Amino acid sequence: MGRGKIEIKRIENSTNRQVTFSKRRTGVFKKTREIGVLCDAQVGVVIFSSVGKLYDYCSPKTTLPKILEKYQTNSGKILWDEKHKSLSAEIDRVKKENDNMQIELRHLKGEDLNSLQPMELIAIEEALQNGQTNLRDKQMDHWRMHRRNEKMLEDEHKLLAFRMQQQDVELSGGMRELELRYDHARDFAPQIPFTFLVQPSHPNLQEDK
Amino acid sequence: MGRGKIEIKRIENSTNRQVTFSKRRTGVFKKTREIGVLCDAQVGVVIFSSVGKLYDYCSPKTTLPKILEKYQTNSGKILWDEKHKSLSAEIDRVKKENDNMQIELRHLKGEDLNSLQPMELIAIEEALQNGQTNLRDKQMDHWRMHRRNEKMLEDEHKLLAFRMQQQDVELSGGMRELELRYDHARDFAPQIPFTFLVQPSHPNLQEDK
DNA sequence: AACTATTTATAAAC
DNA sequence: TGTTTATAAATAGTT
Repeated sequence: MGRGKIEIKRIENSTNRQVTFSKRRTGVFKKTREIGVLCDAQVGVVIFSSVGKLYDYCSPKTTLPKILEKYQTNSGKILWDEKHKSLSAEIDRVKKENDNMQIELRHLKGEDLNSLQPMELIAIEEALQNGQTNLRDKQMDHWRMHRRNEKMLEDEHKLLAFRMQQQDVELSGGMRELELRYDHARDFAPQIPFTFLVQPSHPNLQEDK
Repeated sequence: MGRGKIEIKRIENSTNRQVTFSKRRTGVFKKTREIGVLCDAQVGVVIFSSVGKLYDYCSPKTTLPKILEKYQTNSGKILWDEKHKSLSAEIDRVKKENDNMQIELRHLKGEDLNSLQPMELIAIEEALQNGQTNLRDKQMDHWRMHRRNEKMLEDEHKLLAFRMQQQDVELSGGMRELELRYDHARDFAPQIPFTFLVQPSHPNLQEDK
């Protein structure tokens, strides 16, 4: 279709090839658009020129990714790239790890033990025993710390009580003096500013943070 | 191009549409093949008919996956974005599950307990206790079964011993008789076929299988 | 699926 | 690249 018939083989003249590519590319896209419209089909075309330039066409109302997704499910061919494979492998790996831990957890909780041999049961028993030992140590630590805090609070309480008593004594002494003054010079009663600053002296001994 | 000109819009007559699809599909693939050969281009085409049937074409010397890989890097469009996202999400989900189990396992083994509150320690203690109870039950089952097997083997052993003794007695009785016969009629010693079939009478009582 | 009148695509030339 | 034009190719309607 043209001034002369041509053989379908690579056009050696580079300029000619480029021109033909341009014209035929337009033609191909026109045809694909037409078959899409006329026949209600979904079409996706990807063309790379001989110099590696990309041209693509896709039916309206859809996208190349959608078409290719559909292609994949429909053809069963695996289009996905290496990244997909590695992601899938990763999932499998982690899931397997998951399963193993699941089983171990169940065993430690005393579930699904029926299929195990006595030796395996003993191993689990040892693990439990070990866990309990470690746990008890930790609880002991907690308890000791708790006791220490209690002791410190108690000491502090005693100290505070002692100080209060002392101040009481001083205050009542002062009051007595005041009464005397009052008796002797009723009009010269002085202002005595007295402030108690009661604060925990070790505020970070509380358990929580 | 045909007996009459047609408007490029959806062909309503279903049969007609199907026929046109078939003809034009051939045409499109022919055109793509030609541009590929003439212009040394790489072409990939995917067509879905209105009833969802898949047709595809790809230049020789390559594959659709390769073309699409190239398309992806060249266009910057991520064809598999959705798939990637869902796979990545799946990985995250499973890994999180993994981490949680990892932590639970460590706790049950008495590790990484420092950050825990006393209440949490108590929960773990209970879990361990529970596991141990279940485990001990199971071990008790094993032990009981073992005892029972032992008992049975013992009984069997006794029975066998008893039978052996009995046979011994019979045998020696026979021998004595034989000796007597031999004394009285030395030339008529009879052949006494005697076979001991010693087999476990309960072969499936062994513990392993 | 084959035929064919006609439209359409395009090779060559500019 | 774009236009022109002669001609090959594609195909709509028909059988």
